[in-house]
Amino acid sequence: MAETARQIADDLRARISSGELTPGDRLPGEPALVRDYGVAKETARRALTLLVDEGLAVRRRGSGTYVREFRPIPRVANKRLAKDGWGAGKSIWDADLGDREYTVSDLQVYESEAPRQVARLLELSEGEPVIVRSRRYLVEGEPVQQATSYLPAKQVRDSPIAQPDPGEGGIYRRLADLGLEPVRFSEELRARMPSQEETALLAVSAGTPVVEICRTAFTADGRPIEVNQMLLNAGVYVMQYHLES
Amino acid sequence: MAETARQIADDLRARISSGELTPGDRLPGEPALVRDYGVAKETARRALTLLVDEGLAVRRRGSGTYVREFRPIPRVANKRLAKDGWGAGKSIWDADLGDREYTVSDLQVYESEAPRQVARLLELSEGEPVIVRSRRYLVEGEPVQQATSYLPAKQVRDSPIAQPDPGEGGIYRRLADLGLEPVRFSEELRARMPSQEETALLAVSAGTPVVEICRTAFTADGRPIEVNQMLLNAGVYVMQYHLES
DNA sequence: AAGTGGTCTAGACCACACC
DNA sequence: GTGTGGTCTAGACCACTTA
Repeated sequence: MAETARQIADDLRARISSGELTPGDRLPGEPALVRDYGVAKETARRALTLLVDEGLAVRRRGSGTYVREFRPIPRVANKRLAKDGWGAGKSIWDADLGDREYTVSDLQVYESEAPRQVARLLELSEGEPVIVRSRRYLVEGEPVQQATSYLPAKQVRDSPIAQPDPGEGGIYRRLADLGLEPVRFSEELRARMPSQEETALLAVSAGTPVVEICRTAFTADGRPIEVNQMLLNAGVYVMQYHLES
Repeated sequence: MAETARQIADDLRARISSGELTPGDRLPGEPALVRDYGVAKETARRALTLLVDEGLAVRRRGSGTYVREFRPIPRVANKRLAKDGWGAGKSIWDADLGDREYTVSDLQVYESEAPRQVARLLELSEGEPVIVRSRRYLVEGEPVQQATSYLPAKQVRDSPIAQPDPGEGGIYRRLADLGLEPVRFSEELRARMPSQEETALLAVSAGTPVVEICRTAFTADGRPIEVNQMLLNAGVYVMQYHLES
């Protein structure tokens, strides 16, 4: 009788990976497990919690617990290179935005002091002013990503970059207008579990990590011109990179 | 009285982010929480579980629950480009392998049939033979990564690539010897929670995701020559990419 | 209204760590 | 041995979903 919750979870996991239960299917509920395995409700609950924590199942209050579905959105880091010679877009997870579209929400643009980390990356002194552009991206009404850009205020303050709408082509086009076109990018990625606030911000379901990306953009002469900190709902994204050596 | 477990977790989380409790510190244990908050043991336990699931805390049986530490190892996707013009190795998470070293463990080399996904990426028919190279990487004795490479058997079967020790320079050097040098790479990343087996395989602690990477290597004429599927302990890695546009 | 998940209690027994 | 986490039970009450 030892490890009953784990045993039940193992059973259910086996039924999922065998294909008996497919994504979207309803799992046996807590009362059903209590009946079938003769355990206490809390034990049945713990079994389901294990699957939820693994990201295999999703709970819907009042309705049931379901096998999770995964239909990822591709995030292509370097679109320009992604043309051909890289398997022409072949993917293991058949990632596809399809007809879904990005919507920008909660856009905020303001001037502020550079946080310590950002100041270091931008080669600024601590507390130097930066233009901050923060926004959330939605797909089909669901928040999937939060992004905050930092640019040195002294260089972009008087440009459209400091305005909510930077105009056609976005801030990179405007940087080019200023002779500060970014041509090299450095990205750092880290995956972790979200905090409480982040869970709400990105509507992340239990058992789903987030991916934190910090991207620094450099001009042709190697000077950092923008730092972009992103937070992605990992249940929704596949990141793609194309590299040349 | 509502939401007691979450309340307690919030308190502890606040004490962590305020710096009162720093990485490595011992959190109040279950008995202490029972006493201080006047709750049942299971409730105190649930509070700590919330923090563990967020990756903020680690449990050590018989000892206590501790604030987690994060000292990441950098995984630089394109070392050759990483020289300069990219902030000279500046990093937000001060990732550093330091004097720690990689060890290879559980190396297995064998011929087998290509799994469906791999066959598609390698442009092989389903079931065509591939050379499989599977290994685990350890750092300071701890497993941090699992990697499995697939190469078309018809092209590499008679080379050192099919041997456990492919010799100086590794399999990429040997591919070059065969006129099949990989010059372009495509990587797909996904973060998720590990399965039971993966948790054991990589010694992942609770509340830590894994990162699944699928890398396809292409020769100069754009033909796929290797697929490498990796699984990283996300609590230990920071991924770095350098891109040119 | 019935069914499902969400939270909590008060007790039990076990396994492991540390002194 | 004492303290810590690990698992489980049997009951309670609540909130939400679905029909």
